[in-house]
Amino acid sequence: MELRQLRYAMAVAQKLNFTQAAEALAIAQPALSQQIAGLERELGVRLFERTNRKVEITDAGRAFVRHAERIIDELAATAEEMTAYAGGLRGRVVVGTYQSFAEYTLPKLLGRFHASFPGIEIALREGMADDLLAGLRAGSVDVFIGDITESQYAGDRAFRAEGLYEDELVVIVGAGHPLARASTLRIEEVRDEPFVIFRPGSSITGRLMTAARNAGFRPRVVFESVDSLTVRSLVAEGLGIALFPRTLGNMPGPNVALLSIDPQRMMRHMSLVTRVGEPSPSTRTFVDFLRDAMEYA
Amino acid sequence: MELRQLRYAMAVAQKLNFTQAAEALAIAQPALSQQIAGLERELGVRLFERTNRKVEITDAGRAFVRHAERIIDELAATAEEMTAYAGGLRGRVVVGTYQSFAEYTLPKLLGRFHASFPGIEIALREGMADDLLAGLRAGSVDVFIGDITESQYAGDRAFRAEGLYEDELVVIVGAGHPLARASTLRIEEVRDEPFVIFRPGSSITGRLMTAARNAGFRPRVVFESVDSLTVRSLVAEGLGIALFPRTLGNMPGPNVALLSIDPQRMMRHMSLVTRVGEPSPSTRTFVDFLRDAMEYA
DNA sequence: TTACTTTGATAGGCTTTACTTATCATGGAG
DNA sequence: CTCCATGATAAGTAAAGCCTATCAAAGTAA
Repeated sequence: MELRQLRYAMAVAQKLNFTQAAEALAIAQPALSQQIAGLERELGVRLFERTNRKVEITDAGRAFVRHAERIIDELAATAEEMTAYAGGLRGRVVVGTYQSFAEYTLPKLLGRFHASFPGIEIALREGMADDLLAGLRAGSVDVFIGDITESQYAGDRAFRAEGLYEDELVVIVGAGHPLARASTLRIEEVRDEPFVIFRPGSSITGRLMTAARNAGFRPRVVFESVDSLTVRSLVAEGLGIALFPRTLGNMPGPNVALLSIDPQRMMRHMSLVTRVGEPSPSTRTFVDFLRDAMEYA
Repeated sequence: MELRQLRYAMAVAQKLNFTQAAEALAIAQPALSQQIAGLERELGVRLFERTNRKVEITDAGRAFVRHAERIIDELAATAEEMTAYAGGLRGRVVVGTYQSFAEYTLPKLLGRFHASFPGIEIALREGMADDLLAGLRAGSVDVFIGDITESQYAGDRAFRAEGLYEDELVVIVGAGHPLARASTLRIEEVRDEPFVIFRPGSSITGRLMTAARNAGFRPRVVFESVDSLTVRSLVAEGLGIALFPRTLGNMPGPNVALLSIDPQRMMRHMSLVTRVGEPSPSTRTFVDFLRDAMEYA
């Protein structure tokens, strides 16, 4: 049984005339006769009762065509769904990003994305740059949104990064802290401060460590967490200071003071990172959408 | 898209290994790679993500295989149903017979037949021999059960008849009729009787007319009907006499006397008549069943 | 590191098959 | 009785699917 034979049988059942059916199928009549004959031979059943004057469909033929129609319909549905996948209108994209970004910035974007592309499922994986980039390389993550410049994968030829926006990293201190009144500070001023850090592996902690090393000290760590709200709360309680994204510091939450770093503000380059090579259509759709959304923001 | 490709994709999805899948499909690995590649090219979507070390199925691939399984299942169901038709386990048989046979004799048989072959639908067409035999020739009737010997089609090479059983035709008279006490009569004795007949075209009326002509008279007809119960009732009321099947006369009903015809009992040869040539499998099943049932009766 | 192994892709040749045109057989219509 | 419509059959051709041989890449073992 071949799909061809299903289609041919359907045509004959509709026209009840081999010549006309063949014409509709854009083949010669003998080809049609051969195929139907072969089909009947294979099934062991006559599907059409044909005299020289007229063609009648048998009960078996009716049943066969009923099945054939279902199959051809299902096939069309398959093709349509595949086209949706091919066009990037359907699929699944695993987005890896920082918990903070996932919590504060992404939701609005994803809402708009889902409205535009309801067929694409977004899976969020929250974590630290290194883990997510490893996942990206392995294929378990499709898009990484974050800062790659300080990561061990910086400059890796396997990735393609495009800048999304710049986020300043500031030092946050509790409201009662001596530095709370200032708006800037030099990095050396915090060499003896206790630090609350994001768990090692995070890009912010990486930046902090690099900057401290360049300034000739090792930060004294008193607390660490993966959760940005936890870090901020600890700082607000005066238990330490932290390097923190300004955008996140401006969000409503426990009261902290934000201080830019002098003489050069420390920036974080938020990028959209993908694997080089052919991305899945849905990944392309997502990336295109995000690029667009950021342009207008 | 070809069924082959659906099956191949299913195999690859199951094994997630082209070499093993090819082995399971009993083809060489390159053939499989070619088919999957062709399928993906046609659909414009990657169904499997393959590195030299492992094969992974994509979301599109998963969706495709889901469809493919449905299609292949439907195809198997089709084949199975066609096999049922081919084996005569499924189908529709149009049985043409006399109203009397349809009412009194067939129901028990059909009940047993349906129990044995629930997939075969029986359509009953009740009528007179000539009409039903015309239908049989035209194809609108598959089996005729009745007496062909007196019909205009007797000896027709287009039909094949096999005897089922012999049914005696007797004269029935009302209980108060002068002849009611006898058990036999010669045909000449009823030359002046008023007759209740089955509507012209019925085989019994044909027999009556032939017998009367041979005896040198024309029956005087006072009533005619297609319905055997009506005929019997009219006779019971004394409105006339009739030629009637003995089996039917023995059934419970209005009281009539049954008289065999002398010197030679008049028999009706109930036959099972089919068109010559290849009958449909379900027709064969029905005919075989009926032959069997009659043998043991 | 180097050689080996596994696995999917590619190339070239062969075989199957589905298509084409030409022709026949049959039965109803004018 | 001839003609026409229609499906079946025959023979040749072109496409495509499969096979064997071979390559390329990447992980594994020595």
